[in-house]
Amino acid sequence: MIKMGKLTDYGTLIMTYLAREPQRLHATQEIAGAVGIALPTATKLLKILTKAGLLESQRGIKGGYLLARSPQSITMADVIGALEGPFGLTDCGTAEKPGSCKRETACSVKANWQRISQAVNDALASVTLEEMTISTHPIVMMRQGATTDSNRGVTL
Amino acid sequence: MIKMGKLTDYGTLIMTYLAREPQRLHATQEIAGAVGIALPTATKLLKILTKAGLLESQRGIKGGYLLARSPQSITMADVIGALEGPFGLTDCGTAEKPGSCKRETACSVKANWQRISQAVNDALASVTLEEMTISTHPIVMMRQGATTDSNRGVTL
DNA sequence: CAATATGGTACTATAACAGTCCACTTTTGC
DNA sequence: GCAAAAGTGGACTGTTATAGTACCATATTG
Repeated sequence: MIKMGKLTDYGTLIMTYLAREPQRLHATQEIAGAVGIALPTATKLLKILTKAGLLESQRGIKGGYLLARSPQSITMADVIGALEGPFGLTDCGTAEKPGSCKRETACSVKANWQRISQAVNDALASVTLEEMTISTHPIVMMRQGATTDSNRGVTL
Repeated sequence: MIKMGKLTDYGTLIMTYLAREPQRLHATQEIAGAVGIALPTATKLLKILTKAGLLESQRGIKGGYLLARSPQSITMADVIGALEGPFGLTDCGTAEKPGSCKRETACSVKANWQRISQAVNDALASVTLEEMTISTHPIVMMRQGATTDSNRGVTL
């Protein structure tokens, strides 16, 4: 339902890879090879992540990248936010559109949208990079049979 | 960060509008006017929602649309799923790409992605259409193994 | 100063999306 | 029956965003 760009996925792989050796400097070429993406693409992503403050870089020969903070303190919300920009489930949540929101009906919906967005954000913020490196980590997201009969099996 | 199309937002407005009078038949023209979108666009959305089984339609003059189920039993996951298609946070979650997932590194990440996606889905599935019509309803998000009533979760 | 690495910017082809339109079918009412 | 009104299905198009790439500038090491 909600779509996310490939670059964001790649970025996640990069961040996870770096999280396994947080102290060492990793060159772009090494990262690209390890993650399995083209070098220009890795270059682009590393620039973005650095600019967002998630990575620190060292220039010159022997340069490279490493995490700016500890893997425990970086969440998926940070990574996704850096790569996808500010969360806007729709224009309604971010900016005021005069035409579409002319009723109080729409406004009550808008308020609820913001709550939902917050919920999604919280879900993403609750997973750290460190947890992403562990395959069997203790974050238990149970399939609660939540709320309705109509839980059509979403392949998230 | 995560983006959602305008049509999904419009669709939400439509569903919410219909949820206010679940028994009455609503013509496309009426809906388009009430929500504030163009008639062809409303037509398109209503077709999609009907095909997804969320709405029922009556043809002929005096025809229109109404909710196929009660507002309590329709969740935002249903609506968004109908309009945006199956959730794929990335290709990794839906299909196997031979090139990108050649390491077990990537695979552990993949498993975590699915958990995150599940969390997002649960967040969306926990909000019903009925709640969307109410402006000051305390939506309580459940996370971390909570079942339907034991919500020690994030209160939105 | 030369080699190597990051930094910044701009560009292009592709794909997805929003929005619209047309021909067809179904129902109501005269 | 026939005409009007309303949903059904499909296709089409302009616009926008994305992915991916290339180029040049800057910094660091030896």
